[in-house]
Amino acid sequence: MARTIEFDRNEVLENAMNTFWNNGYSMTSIPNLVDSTKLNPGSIYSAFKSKEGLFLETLEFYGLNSVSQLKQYFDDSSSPLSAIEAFLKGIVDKCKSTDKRGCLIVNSILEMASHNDAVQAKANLQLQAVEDELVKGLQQAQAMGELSADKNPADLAKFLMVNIWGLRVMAKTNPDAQSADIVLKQILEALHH
Amino acid sequence: MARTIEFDRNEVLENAMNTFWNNGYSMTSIPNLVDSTKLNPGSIYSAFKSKEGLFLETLEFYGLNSVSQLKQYFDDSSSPLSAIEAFLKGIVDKCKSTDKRGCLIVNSILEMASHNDAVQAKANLQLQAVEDELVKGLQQAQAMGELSADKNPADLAKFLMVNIWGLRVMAKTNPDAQSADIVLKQILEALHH
DNA sequence: GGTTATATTGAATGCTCATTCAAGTAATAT
DNA sequence: ATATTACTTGAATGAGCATTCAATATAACC
Repeated sequence: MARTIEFDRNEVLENAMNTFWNNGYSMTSIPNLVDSTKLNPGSIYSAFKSKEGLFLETLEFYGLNSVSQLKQYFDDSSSPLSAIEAFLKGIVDKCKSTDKRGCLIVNSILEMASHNDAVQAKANLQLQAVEDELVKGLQQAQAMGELSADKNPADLAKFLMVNIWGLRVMAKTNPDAQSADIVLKQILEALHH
Repeated sequence: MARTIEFDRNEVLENAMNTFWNNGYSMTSIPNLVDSTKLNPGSIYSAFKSKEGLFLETLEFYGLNSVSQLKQYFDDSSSPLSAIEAFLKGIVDKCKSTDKRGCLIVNSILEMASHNDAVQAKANLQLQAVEDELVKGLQQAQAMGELSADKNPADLAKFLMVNIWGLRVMAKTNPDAQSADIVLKQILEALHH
């Protein structure tokens, strides 16, 4: 009855995500996206409605990926607390690498959230999903006696989120190779104390 | 011999700073700056060379202000550690307020640093100046016995910087009124433990 | 008060952008 | 095969941008 869509939506989202992640929203042009997605302007607009529409779907794609990576840490680790530690170590390793892109969600919040309610809402949702996973993990750790009983998992998760955001900023500042490790050590102390 | 400049450079910088701070660099247009500085395009270009030139001077203006505010905390407080605590509390209070602008330097690093070496360099310099002040304060606190002798002031300052950056991100996420306090409590515990 | 050097003005320039749309194309259902 | 429906194409559109510049104004010095 009708012609079928030729492109793979996830592949397009991944390419668009990398472009937005490298350049930020404002500094990504439609011609940039045409290059990276191999879609013509018309196709982008018919599939995603607008540059903002594509961006919002990109943010969701990124957020779902992030949460499933975190869940993977819980599945792959011997205990909830060691999963969280491995997750933090992964972020620190990115800090030390040549990848200076930080976190797409954090970058987007700082760039756009105060001017774009849809971005604000979507980004907050994705951050909350990560925080919720951390709370669950910390609760399990506490139930297992891995985490001190006098800690409040919800409060500690908030503290970890702030430190993760801070590390994402640090990744953008060209830190010494050791700076991120020095900070990680202190975050872990707060976790274990 | 020649006509004199009519505008006050600091006043212009403060107005430009607020505009950039509210909107970000990319989303601030020359017409916006013409509005806020009351300078015509030609005057902006003759005084600051370009939009980027004005922005860089604005960043420096902001950074100098930040450092002198921090120094003021040291002057006004009864001890170095209580000065640092008051400084952190000031950031947390901004988190809870309606001012969702965060920190101009952090915002600018996330928006531009990977594409603009001059901004990267200037921003890193300003952050380093704050970190240096924190190190000095923590060293004094340690000398006075206010800070545990087994702490490393340089390491602790890095940790505080990461937490400050994280709080700046938090300010942009529409946090609960209490979230920032919950985090502050844990930062202070790390400081005192 | 005339001269000179510099500041100010704001319209003009040329560019790039997000978005649209008319024309072309292909897959399915009959 | 053909009709139908929907996807793809990429040039065109119009708006807004950063920057320039020729004209104008003015302060300081002689």
